[in-house]
Formats: sequence, structure tokens, C-alpha cells
Amino acid sequence: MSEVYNTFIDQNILITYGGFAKKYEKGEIIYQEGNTPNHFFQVIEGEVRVFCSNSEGKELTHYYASPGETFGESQILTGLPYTCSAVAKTPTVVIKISKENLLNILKDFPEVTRDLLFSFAAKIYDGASSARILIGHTPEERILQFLDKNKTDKDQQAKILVPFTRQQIADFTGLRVETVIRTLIKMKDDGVVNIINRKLYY
Amino acid sequence: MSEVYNTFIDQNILITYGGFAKKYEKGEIIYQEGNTPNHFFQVIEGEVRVFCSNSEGKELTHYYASPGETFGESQILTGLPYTCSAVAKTPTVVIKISKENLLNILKDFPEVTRDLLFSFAAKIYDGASSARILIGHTPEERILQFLDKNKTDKDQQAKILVPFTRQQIADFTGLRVETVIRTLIKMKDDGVVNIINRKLYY
DNA sequence: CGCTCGTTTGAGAGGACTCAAGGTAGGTGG
DNA sequence: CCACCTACCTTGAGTCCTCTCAAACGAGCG
Repeated sequence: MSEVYNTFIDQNILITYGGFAKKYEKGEIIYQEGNTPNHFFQVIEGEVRVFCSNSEGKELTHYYASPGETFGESQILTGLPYTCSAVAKTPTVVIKISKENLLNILKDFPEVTRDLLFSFAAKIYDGASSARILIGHTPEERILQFLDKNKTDKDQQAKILVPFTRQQIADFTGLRVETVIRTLIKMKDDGVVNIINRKLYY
Repeated sequence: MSEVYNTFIDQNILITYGGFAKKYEKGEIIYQEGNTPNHFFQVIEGEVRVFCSNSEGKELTHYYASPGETFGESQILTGLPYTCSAVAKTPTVVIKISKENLLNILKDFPEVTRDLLFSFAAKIYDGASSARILIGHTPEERILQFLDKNKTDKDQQAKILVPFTRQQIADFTGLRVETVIRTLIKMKDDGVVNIINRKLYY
């Protein structure tokens, strides 16, 4: 997710309005493509991977939700079935709250609605950036888009460590691992990235 | 866009708070990739195409904004530069309002904020669906995703006219026109779609 | 009729994917 | 301290299929 608006709903409010915490083991499914949405989720601890998969079982990562971030918001509000799955990447604690209770919060706390609106705007922006990644038909172009999107400090001249494995980059860009590896090597030769001891710097 | 939440802001409120109408000719650029966002837009008349392009100049359509729909919301709220361009597809009238004025509306009208929140949720959902289209590595899979997404009545058994040209489908799916055409012909032979007099039915 | 836009067909090349196998690092347990 | 295991990274060869470029056809419109 974009780091600009990392807004979230006050935990106390969530609990007061019927929200409850739930723990998930690593790898446990929180919800699955096709399911009917019942809850709004906010991460307290751990990390959640939200992704969708195509017919061949290839998976595209949409984003990782970290503590403080929400996920599954668009589905709970639209009521449309999940088009993505959410899986705990690490042992994770989330607060779940039903749609009805969430709507009560929105009614009683205009500032929460406002915060959420900004958070949603960031998600839309993020989604559009993801689409940008997926159209670049050159692997290099896709990877570059991905790296740029995830570069926290855009002005940083020095190359910094990219905290993703080749496989994760592949899952974000819709490429195969082998293609990512081969392309990164080419990019290293061109001086675009550094690879030191298998670690990637950009 | 998804048709579920076609919410928009009351025109009178927009005008009262400093919004103003502006006319664009067909093909005129409303904003461009890289620009700094200054306004929030709502379509009154006509149709606006929002798209981004890659280095080769290939364009990916994100969505068409019809009367009543908003666009460029995520950028005005996040303040991040445009990653897409918006162009009037037909002669178009939009209402523009500055960020400052928009924020005043949000402050004074909680229900507008709420409506916008739902509208944003639909946009996020829509964006995720677009990503789904782009990962299908078979052209048929991509086109099918696209057709399903745009099928208004999901339960409709009879095939209905698809109101998009081959080129438009190509721009939505990230494929080339020729590929779309060849794939559609194959899909016709398989009975998935109908093509009568060059018109596509699904 | 002539223009324009959309559709269609053909032939060819490039490149990402696929499958298969091997290499490397970091962590765990004896 | 070493052997093992697992997850990640790397390399190779071959196939398939989309893109590319080029050309032409069809329909709608003034």
C-alpha cells in the first residue's frame, strides 16, 4: 500500500461497536474468492496477503496489509462477492466487524468516515499503479514500475535494499520467477539495479 | 465502472461551494499523466476516458466516466501526481472544484462524505477487477473477464450486444486489436460468443 | 463517390513461458 | 560443529503464441 495515508479506525471504537479480535495461523485463509463478504477487517498484528488467481492457479498479489491497515473494505461496502483471497502471511491478529456495526460507526463518527475516505483514495491510487505495472509488456518495464512504486524515498540517489524475493516480485508483476531473475540480471548489467550477494538494491 | 454505486455529489452543493462547469471538445485533454492534481471532477454531460500509457505509447483504458460519475478523486485527495490521463471522448461538460472547496463540502455534509465513501468502495472493487483482467495470460481468459465484468445482467441467458469496438476491448485488456479479433472468432466457433454482422453478442 | 473508421487476414519473428535440474544460503537439530 | 532441510535463486533448452508489420475489405456518412 501507498504509505501516504495509513489511516485506520480507532480500536476502541471498533470494539465498542461490536468488533472483535481474531487470530489466524500462518497460511490460514481469512476469506476466499467467491465468498460473500460479512466483515470489515483491520490488521492488528502480522501481515495479510491479498491476491487473486487465474485459471492456471497463477497468483497475482494485490497488496500486503500491515498492522493498522484495513482490507476487504470495498467488498463489505459494495456487498459484492470477493474477487480476491486474503491469507495470513505470518501469525496474524485482525479485528473483524460486521457491516451493520461498521455503518453505525460511520453514522456516529463523521471523522472516521472522512479518514476512511482518504484511505480509500490511497487504495484507488494504488490500484491504478498496479494496473500500470501490468501493462508494461517488457518485463523490465514492469519490474521498473514495481520498484518505483515501492521505493519509499523517491529522491534517494543511493540504491537501497528491495525487501522482496524474486518470487514476490513475480507475483506482483504477473511474471514468472525465471523471467524476473533473468531480467534483473540484465538490469544489473545495465547499471539500473545492484545485486550484491543475491540481494537486490534499487 | 461498476453500476452498483453510481453516487455523485449534488450539483447545487458543488456550485455553492465554488464549483464551476467547464466544457471540453471531443478529444480534448482534461488532465495528463504527471500533472499535479488541482481539481475534483464530476461529469455532467458526455463521456470521459481515463487511461494510462506505457513507454511504447500503448494505452490501457481504466474506465469511462459517464454523466453523474466522478473521476480523478483519488489524486485530488492524496495529492499525488496523476498516473493516468483523462480525455473527453465526446463533447463533455464537467464540474470542477478545488480540493479546498471539496474539503469544505465534506466537512459540512457528512452524508456526501458517506456517499462518496461508497462510491470509492465501488472504484476499488472495479480496480481489482481490472487487475484480474490483466493477469489472465490467455487472450480468451482476459476477454472473458472483461465481458463478464461489463455484463450488466449477470443472470441473462440470452446473449446481448457488447457495446465496445474491438479496439476498445483491446485497450481494456491490454491486448492488440488483431489478437482480440482472432480470439473472438475462436470464441464464436466455440459458442462462447455470437458475432452477427460484425457485432459482438455475449 | 470518396472518405474515415473499424474489422479482417497473412506471414514472420521475438521472447516469455514451460519444464527440468542444479546451486546457494540460512536455520535447525543432533 | 557438522549434517540436513527448506526456501530461494539460477541456468539451460525448446515450444508456443502474441505481437508486429503490411495490406485489404466492409460499413457508414457527407
